[in-house]
Amino acid sequence: MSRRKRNTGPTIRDVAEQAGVSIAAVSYAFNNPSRLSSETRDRILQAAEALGYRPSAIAQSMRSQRTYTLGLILRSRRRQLSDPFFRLLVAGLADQASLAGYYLLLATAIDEHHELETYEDLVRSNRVDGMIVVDTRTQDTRLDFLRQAGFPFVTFGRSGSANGDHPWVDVDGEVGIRLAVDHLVSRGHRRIGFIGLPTTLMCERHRRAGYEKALWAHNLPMDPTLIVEGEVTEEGGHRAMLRLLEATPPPTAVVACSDVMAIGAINAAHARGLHVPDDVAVVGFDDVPIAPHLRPALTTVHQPIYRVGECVVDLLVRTLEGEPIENPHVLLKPSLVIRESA
Amino acid sequence: MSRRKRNTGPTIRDVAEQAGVSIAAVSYAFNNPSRLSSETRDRILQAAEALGYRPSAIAQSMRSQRTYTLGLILRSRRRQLSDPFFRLLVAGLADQASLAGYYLLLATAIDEHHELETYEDLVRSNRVDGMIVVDTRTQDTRLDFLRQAGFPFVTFGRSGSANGDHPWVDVDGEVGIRLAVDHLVSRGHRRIGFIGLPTTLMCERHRRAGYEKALWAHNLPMDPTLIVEGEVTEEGGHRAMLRLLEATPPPTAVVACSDVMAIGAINAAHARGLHVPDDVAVVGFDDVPIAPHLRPALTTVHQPIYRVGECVVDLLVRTLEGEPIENPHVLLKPSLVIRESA
DNA sequence: AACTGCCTGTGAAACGTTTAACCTCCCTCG
DNA sequence: CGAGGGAGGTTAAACGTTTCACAGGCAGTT
Repeated sequence: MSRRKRNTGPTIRDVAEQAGVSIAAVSYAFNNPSRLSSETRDRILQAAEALGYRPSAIAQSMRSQRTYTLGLILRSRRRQLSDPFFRLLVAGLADQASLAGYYLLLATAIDEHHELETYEDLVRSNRVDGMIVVDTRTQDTRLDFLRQAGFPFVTFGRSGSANGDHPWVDVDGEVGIRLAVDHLVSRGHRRIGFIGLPTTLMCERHRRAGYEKALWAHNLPMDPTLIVEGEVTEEGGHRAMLRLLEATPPPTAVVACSDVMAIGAINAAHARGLHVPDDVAVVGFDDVPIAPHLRPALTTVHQPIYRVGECVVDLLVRTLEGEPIENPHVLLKPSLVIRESA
Repeated sequence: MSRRKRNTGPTIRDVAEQAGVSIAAVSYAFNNPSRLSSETRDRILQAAEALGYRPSAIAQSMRSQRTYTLGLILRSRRRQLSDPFFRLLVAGLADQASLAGYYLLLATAIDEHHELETYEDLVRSNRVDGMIVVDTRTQDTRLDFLRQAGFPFVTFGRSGSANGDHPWVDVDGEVGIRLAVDHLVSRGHRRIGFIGLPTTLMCERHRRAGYEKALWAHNLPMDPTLIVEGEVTEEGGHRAMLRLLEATPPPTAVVACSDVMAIGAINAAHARGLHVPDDVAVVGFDDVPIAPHLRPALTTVHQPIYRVGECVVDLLVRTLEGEPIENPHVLLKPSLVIRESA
């Protein structure tokens, strides 16, 4: 437990000494070069180079009260979104952050009971300049906290409560499901099942609305036995599909709100001796990287997830830099990718 | 571009004032409670609570020269490891870090040409206490840099160069492939193909060795036309399989060094009208979460990837805390999960 | 009564930057 | 020739902690 100090590298003082100038001069050499004569500046930069000096980000943060770091909190273990999704989202976030000169700080909430505590820690300890919140919920205490603390944040997903609107990025789930249902109807399907996400998630609300409106638009009856929800896992999709197949008559097509659930649904159909798509068609949602390589290749609603990551960071960074934001609400359009499963 | 300061919360000074004590007393109240009388301590803690005070991590880092942050650098966009893998690794890393009171700082190298630069930035700017390096390579300049800079780091994967050994965690790829080949041989296969990873990766070296030793142990001939390598993608596996099937006679079984490649290989076999596993058996490597739900369900070598994350962080944190490390080299055992594809 | 030591509190330095304010030349211009 | 001003440098304060050194009071011990 000795918690020894890091053997720190050269400081601004070392460079100053080496170059025979004051530390202020060194600082200017980096941040305001024109302030110095070219000879002094070169001498300083040369000394810095020789010593391998780089300003301490900590000290800079201390002075400027800015960390150039964005916070992202995950729920431990439990999948936040479907797995392959996550990689792409993080890639989008991190790439855009890098581009803007920011870093990403990752934390996990030990258990979901302590989730809010983790947010408080990160925010109050001044470790990050802004927060990224993914996977918004209908009653979202995280958002309430951040709002009340006056802390900058951007969400992936719209917020449930209307009060105090914040910047967000979302993919239009209503349109996405609508595309799926339209396609199925155009192929002659009249009984279309719906495998939804947990109702605590905001995106479920929009997708469900998309489903209902689509049925209505096509003059199809709404049958409650054709609507089930489940966990966002293969098993969840599997169970949901089994329940749907018990309906009388069973659906000839099913829309699942996530690709992993769609995979489970397809497996469940197979287990019942049904062929996909001939006996029952299945459409997924997400377009995870593996989707084209499944058998049958998954017909699914594509989410531009990398782009979402980029937009979220872009919005957050602009907020932090005090730039005016023309449009704080970005609603990206999904698209239907037709493959074999429907 | 106004880069305004954050409106910071209450500082230690505010609390001191509120409680009518010196700032030193406030600090003691948190870090060395027995140093104070219980009345004063309670008064201070109460004041702190009332103000919503939390010590600034930045200021603490400034003083202690410790950030309690671990760095992780990804290659932009390009998959670092196969996708579903990544989520589990990050979960292991982040969870264990959380448990030890550390955070994870994520950065991406804009392009791989600037990869080393990103390492230098992170390390020299004092932003992190230690680095996590995944996916070690045979000639690894990242490791050379960290070693030479005297910066603490732990790798996932062994190092190529013998000089200066560092703590690492790895999964025994040699044993893993050995398990796969043993299983195939026990099912009567005599011509077994090998789909390898890019040779720049250290893990490829071990897996290849496992393949060769296994053949030798079973008195099977080594046929160079049965060994191909490819990119770690479905397409890479697809192409590799097509090449293998051109061998005369073609292999009756194939070991792929990653699950996504195995999926590609299976699809390629299907495209050639071959049935898996009857015409050609396929074994993967990784045991990604989706593996059991594929058709055919993937027989594969399981890597305890979450555990790897935990171990890496554990090792790194102990190094940073100056604890003696009994065994700095952790070699985890993989296991074969037999499903349908072989 | 004086010394010792503990208990509880305060003062101040230090961590490494940035930047406002200031100081000194030296040049220019009325 | 003196005032004004820019160019090029330095000094010092400030950011928010932690912790060492010190001080006063009080109790117990010679």
